[in-house]
Amino acid sequence: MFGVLKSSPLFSGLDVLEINLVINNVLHQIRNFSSNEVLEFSGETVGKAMILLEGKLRGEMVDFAGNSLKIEDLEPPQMVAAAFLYGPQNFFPVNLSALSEGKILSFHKKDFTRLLSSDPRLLNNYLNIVSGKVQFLSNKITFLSFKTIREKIAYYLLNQLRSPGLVVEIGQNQTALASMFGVARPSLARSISEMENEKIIRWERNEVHITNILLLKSIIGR
Amino acid sequence: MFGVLKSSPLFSGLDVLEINLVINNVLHQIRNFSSNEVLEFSGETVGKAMILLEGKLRGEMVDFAGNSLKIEDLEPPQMVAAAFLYGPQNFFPVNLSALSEGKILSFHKKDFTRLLSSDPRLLNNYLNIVSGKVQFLSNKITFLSFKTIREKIAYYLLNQLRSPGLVVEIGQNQTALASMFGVARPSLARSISEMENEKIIRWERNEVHITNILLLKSIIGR
DNA sequence: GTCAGTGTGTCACAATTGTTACACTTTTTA
DNA sequence: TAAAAAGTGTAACAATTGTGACACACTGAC
Repeated sequence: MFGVLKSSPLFSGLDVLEINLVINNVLHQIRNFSSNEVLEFSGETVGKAMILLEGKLRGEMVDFAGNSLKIEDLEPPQMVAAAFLYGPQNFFPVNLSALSEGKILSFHKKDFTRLLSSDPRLLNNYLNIVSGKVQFLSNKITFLSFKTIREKIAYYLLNQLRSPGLVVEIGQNQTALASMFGVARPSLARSISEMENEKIIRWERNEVHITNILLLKSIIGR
Repeated sequence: MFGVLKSSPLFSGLDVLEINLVINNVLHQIRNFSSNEVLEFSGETVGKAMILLEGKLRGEMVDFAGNSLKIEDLEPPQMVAAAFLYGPQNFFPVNLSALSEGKILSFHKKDFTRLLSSDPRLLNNYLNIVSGKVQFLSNKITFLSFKTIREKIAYYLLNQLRSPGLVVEIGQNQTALASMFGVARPSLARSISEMENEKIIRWERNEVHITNILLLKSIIGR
Protein backbone atom coordinates (compact mmCIF):
# COMPACT_ATOMS: atom_id res chain seq x y z
CA MET A 1 0.00 0.00 0.00
CA PHE A 2 2.62 2.53 1.08
CA GLY A 3 5.45 1.03 -0.89
CA VAL A 4 5.73 4.12 -3.04
CA LEU A 5 6.53 6.15 0.06
CA LYS A 6 9.87 4.42 0.47
CA SER A 7 11.25 6.66 -2.25
CA SER A 8 9.53 9.80 -0.99
CA PRO A 9 11.61 12.61 0.46
CA LEU A 10 9.62 12.57 3.67
CA PHE A 11 10.07 8.88 4.43
CA SER A 12 13.56 8.57 3.06
CA GLY A 13 15.69 6.32 5.25
CA LEU A 14 12.78 4.28 6.58
CA ASP A 15 11.95 0.84 5.28
CA VAL A 16 8.45 -0.26 4.28
CA LEU A 17 7.81 -1.90 7.63
CA GLU A 18 8.71 1.21 9.58
CA ILE A 19 6.65 3.39 7.28
CA ASN A 20 3.58 1.26 7.83
CA LEU A 21 4.17 1.30 11.54
CA VAL A 22 4.61 5.03 11.69
CA ILE A 23 1.59 5.81 9.55
CA ASN A 24 -0.74 3.43 11.30
CA ASN A 25 0.27 5.03 14.55
CA VAL A 26 -1.34 8.35 13.68
CA LEU A 27 -4.65 9.37 12.19
CA HIS A 28 -4.51 9.64 8.43
CA GLN A 29 -6.80 9.77 5.44
CA ILE A 30 -6.68 8.45 1.92
CA ARG A 31 -8.47 10.53 -0.65
CA ASN A 32 -9.22 9.35 -4.15
CA PHE A 33 -9.55 11.93 -6.85
CA SER A 34 -10.66 11.68 -10.44
CA SER A 35 -9.27 13.28 -13.54
CA ASN A 36 -9.92 17.01 -13.97
CA GLU A 37 -11.20 17.31 -10.44
CA VAL A 38 -10.23 20.54 -8.72
CA LEU A 39 -8.78 19.59 -5.35
CA GLU A 40 -8.00 22.96 -3.85
CA PHE A 41 -8.39 26.58 -4.72
CA SER A 42 -5.71 29.17 -4.39
CA GLY A 43 -6.18 30.99 -1.10
CA GLU A 44 -7.77 28.15 0.84
CA THR A 45 -6.15 27.26 4.13
CA VAL A 46 -3.73 24.37 4.10
CA GLY A 47 -4.87 22.28 7.04
CA LYS A 48 -3.39 18.96 6.13
CA ALA A 49 -0.05 17.55 5.13
CA MET A 50 -0.65 15.81 1.83
CA ILE A 51 1.44 13.31 -0.06
CA LEU A 52 0.59 12.31 -3.58
CA LEU A 53 0.50 8.49 -3.80
CA GLU A 54 -0.82 7.95 -7.32
CA GLY A 55 -1.75 10.08 -10.30
CA LYS A 56 -0.67 13.46 -11.51
CA LEU A 57 -1.55 16.87 -10.14
CA ARG A 58 -1.19 20.34 -11.53
CA GLY A 59 -0.76 23.55 -9.61
CA GLU A 60 -1.71 26.70 -11.45
CA MET A 61 -1.00 30.14 -10.16
CA VAL A 62 -3.77 32.54 -11.07
CA ASP A 63 -3.72 36.29 -11.21
CA PHE A 64 -6.39 38.83 -10.32
CA ALA A 65 -8.02 38.53 -13.71
CA GLY A 66 -8.22 34.74 -13.43
CA ASN A 67 -5.47 34.03 -15.92
CA SER A 68 -2.97 31.30 -15.33
CA LEU A 69 0.54 32.57 -14.72
CA LYS A 70 2.73 29.64 -13.79
CA ILE A 71 2.18 25.94 -13.96
CA GLU A 72 3.85 23.28 -11.89
CA ASP A 73 3.12 19.57 -12.22
CA LEU A 74 3.42 17.15 -9.35
CA GLU A 75 4.12 13.43 -9.37
CA PRO A 76 4.24 10.75 -6.68
CA PRO A 77 5.54 10.53 -4.10
CA GLN A 78 5.97 14.25 -3.63
CA MET A 79 4.35 16.32 -0.92
CA VAL A 80 1.73 18.86 -1.89
CA ALA A 81 2.37 22.44 -0.78
CA ALA A 82 4.91 21.21 1.75
CA ALA A 83 6.02 24.69 2.75
CA PHE A 84 2.50 26.06 3.13
CA LEU A 85 1.31 23.91 6.02
CA TYR A 86 3.04 26.09 8.57
CA GLY A 87 3.96 29.75 8.49
CA PRO A 88 1.92 32.95 8.56
CA GLN A 89 0.57 32.51 5.06
CA ASN A 90 -0.56 28.92 5.27
CA PHE A 91 -2.89 28.86 2.30
CA PHE A 92 -2.55 27.34 -1.11
CA PRO A 93 -0.54 29.48 -3.52
CA VAL A 94 -2.08 27.73 -6.52
CA ASN A 95 -5.21 26.10 -7.82
CA LEU A 96 -4.68 22.39 -7.49
CA SER A 97 -6.32 20.14 -10.07
CA ALA A 98 -5.95 16.55 -11.17
CA LEU A 99 -4.45 15.61 -14.51
CA SER A 100 -5.40 11.98 -13.95
CA GLU A 101 -7.14 9.93 -11.31
CA GLY A 102 -5.10 9.12 -8.25
CA LYS A 103 -4.74 9.00 -4.48
CA ILE A 104 -3.55 11.32 -1.77
CA LEU A 105 -2.42 10.43 1.73
CA SER A 106 -3.06 13.16 4.23
CA PHE A 107 -2.60 13.99 7.89
CA HIS A 108 -4.24 16.75 9.82
CA LYS A 109 -1.72 19.36 10.83
CA LYS A 110 -1.81 18.40 14.51
CA ASP A 111 -1.27 14.75 13.73
CA PHE A 112 1.48 15.61 11.31
CA THR A 113 3.28 17.68 13.91
CA ARG A 114 3.04 14.73 16.27
CA LEU A 115 4.39 12.52 13.53
CA LEU A 116 7.41 14.74 13.11
CA SER A 117 8.05 14.78 16.85
CA SER A 118 7.89 11.04 17.05
CA ASP A 119 10.70 10.19 14.65
CA PRO A 120 13.88 12.27 14.26
CA ARG A 121 14.36 10.92 10.75
CA LEU A 122 10.98 12.23 9.63
CA LEU A 123 11.66 15.54 11.30
CA ASN A 124 15.01 15.78 9.62
CA ASN A 125 13.50 14.85 6.25
CA TYR A 126 10.74 17.40 6.48
CA LEU A 127 13.15 20.13 7.55
CA ASN A 128 15.31 19.18 4.58
CA ILE A 129 12.32 19.53 2.25
CA VAL A 130 11.24 22.92 3.49
CA SER A 131 14.77 24.28 3.90
CA GLY A 132 15.56 23.00 0.42
CA LYS A 133 12.73 25.08 -0.92
CA VAL A 134 14.11 28.18 0.76
CA GLN A 135 17.49 27.45 -0.75
CA PHE A 136 16.05 26.87 -4.20
CA LEU A 137 14.00 30.06 -4.11
CA SER A 138 16.92 31.95 -2.68
CA ASN A 139 19.09 30.92 -5.61
CA LYS A 140 16.35 31.81 -8.02
CA ILE A 141 16.06 35.29 -6.58
CA THR A 142 19.79 35.84 -6.75
CA PHE A 143 19.51 34.88 -10.37
CA LEU A 144 16.55 37.14 -11.06
CA SER A 145 18.36 40.03 -9.44
CA PHE A 146 20.71 40.19 -12.39
CA LYS A 147 19.12 42.54 -14.85
CA THR A 148 20.91 42.26 -18.14
CA ILE A 149 21.03 39.10 -20.20
CA ARG A 150 24.83 39.22 -20.19
CA GLU A 151 24.83 39.11 -16.41
CA LYS A 152 22.49 36.16 -16.37
CA ILE A 153 24.61 34.26 -18.84
CA ALA A 154 27.75 35.02 -16.87
CA TYR A 155 26.21 34.01 -13.57
CA TYR A 156 24.76 30.86 -15.03
CA LEU A 157 28.02 29.77 -16.61
CA LEU A 158 30.13 30.53 -13.56
CA ASN A 159 27.70 28.60 -11.41
CA GLN A 160 27.71 25.58 -13.68
CA LEU A 161 31.46 25.59 -13.93
CA ARG A 162 33.13 22.67 -12.21
CA SER A 163 36.67 23.10 -10.97
CA PRO A 164 38.83 21.46 -13.63
CA GLY A 165 38.72 23.05 -17.03
CA LEU A 166 36.81 25.92 -18.53
CA VAL A 167 34.02 24.02 -20.22
CA VAL A 168 30.38 24.07 -19.20
CA GLU A 169 27.97 21.39 -20.35
CA ILE A 170 24.65 22.85 -21.41
CA GLY A 171 21.93 20.27 -20.97
CA GLN A 172 19.26 22.41 -22.57
CA ASN A 173 18.63 24.18 -25.83
CA GLN A 174 18.59 27.93 -26.10
CA THR A 175 14.81 28.08 -26.06
CA ALA A 176 14.71 26.38 -22.66
CA LEU A 177 17.57 28.52 -21.39
CA ALA A 178 15.81 31.67 -22.53
CA SER A 179 12.62 30.76 -20.71
CA MET A 180 14.62 29.89 -17.62
CA PHE A 181 16.27 33.30 -17.84
CA GLY A 182 12.89 34.90 -18.45
CA VAL A 183 14.01 36.50 -21.71
CA ALA A 184 13.16 36.15 -25.38
CA ARG A 185 15.06 33.52 -27.30
CA PRO A 186 16.48 35.79 -30.01
CA SER A 187 17.63 38.22 -27.33
CA LEU A 188 19.56 35.45 -25.65
CA ALA A 189 21.09 34.40 -28.95
CA ARG A 190 22.11 37.97 -29.62
CA SER A 191 23.84 38.34 -26.27
CA ILE A 192 25.60 35.04 -26.78
CA SER A 193 26.89 36.05 -30.16
CA GLU A 194 28.06 39.40 -28.79
CA MET A 195 30.00 37.61 -26.08
CA GLU A 196 31.48 35.34 -28.71
CA ASN A 197 32.62 38.32 -30.74
CA GLU A 198 34.28 39.72 -27.65
CA LYS A 199 36.07 36.39 -27.24
CA ILE A 200 34.69 35.82 -23.75
CA ILE A 201 33.08 32.51 -24.59
CA ARG A 202 32.77 30.04 -27.45
CA TRP A 203 29.30 28.54 -27.62
CA GLU A 204 29.09 25.13 -29.22
CA ARG A 205 26.14 22.81 -29.40
CA ASN A 206 26.21 21.27 -25.96
CA GLU A 207 29.32 22.87 -24.59
CA VAL A 208 30.37 26.36 -23.77
CA HIS A 209 34.07 27.10 -23.65
CA ILE A 210 35.06 29.96 -21.45
CA THR A 211 37.91 31.70 -23.18
CA ASN A 212 38.29 34.68 -20.87
CA ILE A 213 37.10 33.97 -17.38
CA LEU A 214 38.28 37.28 -15.99
CA LEU A 215 36.11 39.19 -18.41
CA LEU A 216 33.26 36.83 -17.64
CA LYS A 217 33.58 37.50 -13.92
CA SER A 218 33.84 41.22 -14.46
CA ILE A 219 30.42 41.21 -16.13
CA ILE A 220 28.84 40.46 -12.78
CA GLY A 221 30.98 42.79 -10.71
CA ARG A 222 29.37 46.09 -10.04
CA MET B 1 20.29 35.80 30.77
CA PHE B 2 17.85 34.46 28.21
CA GLY B 3 15.15 37.03 28.83
CA VAL B 4 15.56 38.43 25.35
CA LEU B 5 14.54 35.04 23.96
CA LYS B 6 11.01 35.46 25.24
CA SER B 7 10.30 37.71 22.29
CA SER B 8 12.16 35.58 19.78
CA PRO B 9 10.21 33.75 17.07
CA LEU B 10 11.68 30.42 18.10
CA PHE B 11 10.73 30.61 21.77
CA SER B 12 7.45 32.40 21.26
CA GLY B 13 4.79 31.06 23.59
CA LEU B 14 7.23 29.92 26.28
CA ASP B 15 7.86 31.88 29.45
CA VAL B 16 11.30 32.69 30.79
CA LEU B 17 11.26 29.76 33.18
CA GLU B 18 10.44 27.28 30.47
CA ILE B 19 13.04 28.74 28.17
CA ASN B 20 15.74 28.36 30.81
CA LEU B 21 14.62 24.83 31.48
CA VAL B 22 14.59 23.88 27.83
CA ILE B 23 17.96 25.41 27.05
CA ASN B 24 19.73 24.00 30.06
CA ASN B 25 18.46 20.62 29.08
CA VAL B 26 20.53 20.49 25.91
CA LEU B 27 24.12 21.31 25.08
CA HIS B 28 24.54 24.88 23.99
CA GLN B 29 27.26 27.45 23.55
CA ILE B 30 27.52 31.17 24.04
CA ARG B 31 29.89 32.96 21.74
CA ASN B 32 31.01 36.50 22.22
CA PHE B 33 32.02 38.47 19.19
CA SER B 34 33.58 41.87 18.83
CA SER B 35 32.89 44.65 16.41
CA ASN B 36 34.01 44.11 12.79
CA GLU B 37 34.80 40.46 13.45
CA VAL B 38 33.95 38.17 10.56
CA LEU B 39 31.93 35.31 12.00
CA GLU B 40 31.30 33.16 8.97
CA PHE B 41 32.24 33.12 5.32
CA SER B 42 29.84 32.52 2.50
CA GLY B 43 30.00 28.86 1.54
CA GLU B 44 30.96 27.48 4.92
CA THR B 45 28.80 24.69 6.27
CA VAL B 46 26.09 25.69 8.71
CA GLY B 47 26.54 23.20 11.51
CA LYS B 48 24.85 25.03 14.33
CA ALA B 49 21.55 26.73 14.99
CA MET B 50 22.42 30.25 16.02
CA ILE B 51 20.38 32.88 17.75
CA LEU B 52 21.61 36.42 18.07
CA LEU B 53 21.31 37.51 21.70
CA GLU B 54 23.06 40.87 21.67
CA GLY B 55 24.65 43.15 19.10
CA LYS B 56 24.14 43.66 15.42
CA LEU B 57 25.20 41.43 12.55
CA ARG B 58 25.45 42.01 8.83
CA GLY B 59 25.09 39.44 6.08
CA GLU B 60 26.68 40.37 2.79
CA MET B 61 26.18 38.40 -0.36
CA VAL B 62 29.28 38.41 -2.50
CA ASP B 63 29.65 37.64 -6.18
CA PHE B 64 32.42 35.88 -8.08
CA ALA B 65 34.46 39.03 -8.31
CA GLY B 66 34.22 39.65 -4.56
CA ASN B 67 31.79 42.54 -4.80
CA SER B 68 28.98 42.90 -2.36
CA LEU B 69 25.57 42.39 -3.93
CA LYS B 70 22.97 42.45 -1.19
CA ILE B 71 23.12 43.41 2.42
CA GLU B 72 20.88 42.27 5.21
CA ASP B 73 21.23 43.35 8.81
CA LEU B 74 20.25 41.19 11.73
CA GLU B 75 19.13 42.15 15.21
CA PRO B 76 18.31 40.19 18.36
CA PRO B 77 16.60 37.91 18.95
CA GLN B 78 16.55 36.65 15.39
CA MET B 79 17.98 33.36 14.23
CA VAL B 80 20.99 33.40 11.94
CA ALA B 81 20.61 31.56 8.63
CA ALA B 82 17.59 29.70 10.00
CA ALA B 83 16.75 28.06 6.69
CA PHE B 84 20.29 26.96 5.97
CA LEU B 85 20.80 24.56 8.85
CA TYR B 86 18.98 21.76 7.05
CA GLY B 87 18.51 21.11 3.34
CA PRO B 88 20.85 20.05 0.57
CA GLN B 89 22.66 23.38 0.44
CA ASN B 90 23.31 23.90 4.11
CA PHE B 91 26.02 26.46 3.86
CA PHE B 92 26.04 30.16 4.54
CA PRO B 93 24.67 32.21 1.66
CA VAL B 94 26.42 35.34 2.93
CA ASN B 95 29.50 36.59 4.67
CA LEU B 96 28.53 37.22 8.25
CA SER B 97 30.23 40.03 10.08
CA ALA B 98 29.64 41.98 13.26
CA LEU B 99 28.55 45.60 13.26
CA SER B 100 29.00 45.79 17.00
CA GLU B 101 30.08 43.53 19.80
CA GLY B 102 27.54 40.99 20.99
CA LYS B 103 26.60 37.44 21.84
CA ILE B 104 25.29 34.42 20.02
CA LEU B 105 23.57 31.38 21.49
CA SER B 106 24.15 28.26 19.46
CA PHE B 107 23.24 24.59 19.39
CA HIS B 108 24.90 21.87 17.38
CA LYS B 109 22.57 20.61 14.71
CA LYS B 110 21.99 17.29 16.45
CA ASP B 111 21.16 18.95 19.72
CA PHE B 112 18.92 21.40 18.00
CA THR B 113 16.99 18.62 16.30
CA ARG B 114 16.55 17.01 19.68
CA LEU B 115 15.38 20.33 21.03
CA LEU B 116 12.72 20.56 18.36
CA SER B 117 11.56 17.02 19.03
CA SER B 118 11.27 17.68 22.73
CA ASP B 119 8.76 20.51 22.62
CA PRO B 120 5.91 20.77 20.08
CA ARG B 121 5.81 24.53 20.52
CA LEU B 122 9.45 24.91 19.53
CA LEU B 123 8.92 22.59 16.58
CA ASN B 124 5.90 24.56 15.49
CA ASN B 125 7.75 27.84 15.89
CA TYR B 126 10.72 26.71 13.86
CA LEU B 127 8.51 25.33 11.11
CA ASN B 128 6.72 28.67 11.07
CA ILE B 129 10.02 30.48 10.69
CA VAL B 130 11.29 28.37 7.82
CA SER B 131 7.92 28.07 6.08
CA GLY B 132 7.47 31.80 6.46
CA LYS B 133 10.70 32.28 4.57
CA VAL B 134 9.46 30.10 1.73
CA GLN B 135 6.27 32.12 1.61
CA PHE B 136 8.11 35.40 1.64
CA LEU B 137 10.46 34.36 -1.13
CA SER B 138 7.60 32.86 -3.08
CA ASN B 139 5.77 36.19 -3.02
CA LYS B 140 8.90 37.99 -4.00
CA ILE B 141 9.38 35.75 -7.02
CA THR B 142 5.80 36.21 -8.12
CA PHE B 143 6.47 39.89 -7.95
CA LEU B 144 9.74 39.69 -9.83
CA SER B 145 8.08 37.65 -12.56
CA PHE B 146 6.20 40.72 -13.70
CA LYS B 147 8.35 42.35 -16.29
CA THR B 148 7.01 45.79 -17.05
CA ILE B 149 6.80 48.54 -14.48
CA ARG B 150 3.08 48.90 -15.18
CA GLU B 151 2.54 45.29 -14.20
CA LYS B 152 4.51 45.73 -11.01
CA ILE B 153 2.52 48.79 -10.05
CA ALA B 154 -0.77 47.04 -10.81
CA TYR B 155 0.19 43.94 -8.85
CA TYR B 156 1.44 45.97 -5.94
CA LEU B 157 -1.68 48.11 -5.73
CA LEU B 158 -4.09 45.18 -6.08
CA ASN B 159 -2.22 43.33 -3.37
CA GLN B 160 -2.28 46.27 -0.99
CA LEU B 161 -5.95 46.90 -1.62
CA ARG B 162 -8.14 46.14 1.35
CA SER B 163 -11.76 45.25 0.70
CA PRO B 164 -13.69 48.44 1.34
CA GLY B 165 -12.94 51.31 -0.96
CA LEU B 166 -10.51 51.82 -3.77
CA VAL B 167 -7.77 53.62 -1.92
CA VAL B 168 -4.33 52.25 -1.19
CA GLU B 169 -2.11 53.75 1.48
CA ILE B 170 1.47 54.06 0.34
CA GLY B 171 3.78 53.98 3.30
CA GLN B 172 6.87 54.72 1.28
CA ASN B 173 8.16 57.35 -1.07
CA GLN B 174 8.68 56.69 -4.75
CA THR B 175 12.41 56.22 -4.30
CA ALA B 176 11.84 53.34 -1.89
CA LEU B 177 9.12 51.89 -4.08
CA ALA B 178 11.38 52.04 -7.11
CA SER B 179 14.16 50.19 -5.33
CA MET B 180 11.67 47.62 -4.08
CA PHE B 181 10.49 47.16 -7.66
CA GLY B 182 14.06 47.01 -8.85
CA VAL B 183 13.62 49.88 -11.29
CA ALA B 184 14.92 53.42 -11.67
CA ARG B 185 12.99 56.10 -9.87
CA PRO B 186 12.25 58.32 -12.89
CA SER B 187 11.03 55.27 -14.78
CA LEU B 188 8.57 54.51 -12.03
CA ALA B 189 7.39 58.11 -12.01
CA ARG B 190 6.91 58.00 -15.75
CA SER B 191 4.79 54.86 -15.59
CA ILE B 192 2.73 56.35 -12.79
CA SER B 193 2.06 59.48 -14.74
CA GLU B 194 1.10 57.46 -17.81
CA MET B 195 -1.39 55.50 -15.76
CA GLU B 196 -2.74 58.73 -14.40
CA ASN B 197 -3.25 60.08 -17.90
CA GLU B 198 -5.14 56.94 -18.78
CA LYS B 199 -7.35 57.56 -15.76
CA ILE B 200 -6.53 54.21 -14.19
CA ILE B 201 -5.24 55.64 -10.94
CA ARG B 202 -4.83 58.97 -9.20
CA TRP B 203 -1.59 59.14 -7.27
CA GLU B 204 -1.57 61.50 -4.32
CA ARG B 205 1.10 61.93 -1.68
CA ASN B 206 0.35 59.02 0.58
CA GLU B 207 -2.69 57.60 -1.11
CA VAL B 208 -3.41 56.09 -4.45
CA HIS B 209 -6.98 56.18 -5.68
CA ILE B 210 -7.92 53.45 -8.08
CA THR B 211 -10.29 55.00 -10.57
CA ASN B 212 -10.62 52.08 -12.96
CA ILE B 213 -10.01 48.77 -11.29
CA LEU B 214 -10.96 46.73 -14.34
CA LEU B 215 -8.27 48.36 -16.42
CA LEU B 216 -5.84 47.90 -13.54
CA LYS B 217 -6.58 44.19 -13.38
CA SER B 218 -6.33 43.83 -17.13
CA ILE B 219 -2.75 45.08 -16.99
CA ILE B 220 -1.73 41.89 -15.27
CA GLY B 221 -3.86 39.54 -17.36
CA ARG B 222 -1.88 38.04 -20.19
C1' DG C 1 10.42 83.88 6.94
C1' DT C 2 14.43 81.68 5.05
C1' DC C 3 16.94 77.88 4.07
C1' DA C 4 18.34 73.19 3.36
C1' DG C 5 16.82 68.81 2.52
C1' DT C 6 13.66 65.62 0.56
C1' DG C 7 10.34 64.14 -2.66
C1' DT C 8 8.32 64.50 -7.09
C1' DG C 9 7.46 65.53 -12.23
C1' DT C 10 9.55 65.76 -16.48
C1' DC C 11 12.69 65.71 -20.39
C1' DA C 12 16.10 64.06 -24.07
C1' DC C 13 18.81 60.61 -25.16
C1' DA C 14 21.12 56.03 -24.62
C1' DA C 15 20.92 51.23 -23.72
C1' DT C 16 18.66 47.07 -23.60
C1' DT C 17 15.34 43.89 -24.77
C1' DG C 18 11.16 42.20 -27.28
C1' DT C 19 8.90 41.09 -31.68
C1' DT C 20 8.58 39.22 -35.99
C1' DA C 21 10.47 37.32 -39.68
C1' DC C 22 13.37 34.48 -42.40
C1' DA C 23 17.39 31.54 -43.70
C1' DC C 24 20.05 27.89 -42.55
C1' DT C 25 21.64 23.67 -40.07
C1' DT C 26 20.95 19.63 -37.42
C1' DT C 27 18.19 15.99 -35.74
C1' DT C 28 14.31 13.06 -35.88
C1' DT C 29 10.74 10.62 -38.14
C1' DA C 30 8.52 8.03 -41.57
C1' DT D 1 16.84 8.59 -47.91
C1' DA D 2 13.47 12.13 -48.03
C1' DA D 3 10.62 14.93 -45.43
C1' DA D 4 9.43 17.11 -41.27
C1' DA D 5 10.62 19.08 -37.07
C1' DA D 6 13.56 21.31 -34.01
C1' DG D 7 17.33 24.28 -33.07
C1' DT D 8 20.06 28.20 -34.18
C1' DG D 9 21.84 32.75 -36.25
C1' DT D 10 20.56 37.09 -37.63
C1' DA D 11 18.22 41.28 -39.02
C1' DA D 12 15.10 45.50 -38.74
C1' DC D 13 12.22 47.74 -36.02
C1' DA D 14 9.31 48.67 -31.82
C1' DA D 15 8.82 48.96 -26.97
C1' DT D 16 10.52 49.65 -22.59
C1' DT D 17 13.61 51.15 -19.29
C1' DG D 18 17.86 53.52 -17.63
C1' DT D 19 20.62 57.81 -17.14
C1' DG D 20 21.51 62.30 -15.97
C1' DA D 21 19.74 66.58 -15.54
C1' DC D 22 16.83 70.15 -14.01
C1' DA D 23 12.67 72.57 -12.03
C1' DC D 24 9.54 72.86 -8.55
C1' DA D 25 6.75 71.75 -4.35
C1' DC D 26 6.71 70.56 0.35
C1' DT D 27 8.60 70.04 5.08
C1' DG D 28 10.98 71.06 9.14
C1' DA D 29 14.81 73.57 11.49
C1' DC D 30 16.60 77.76 12.72
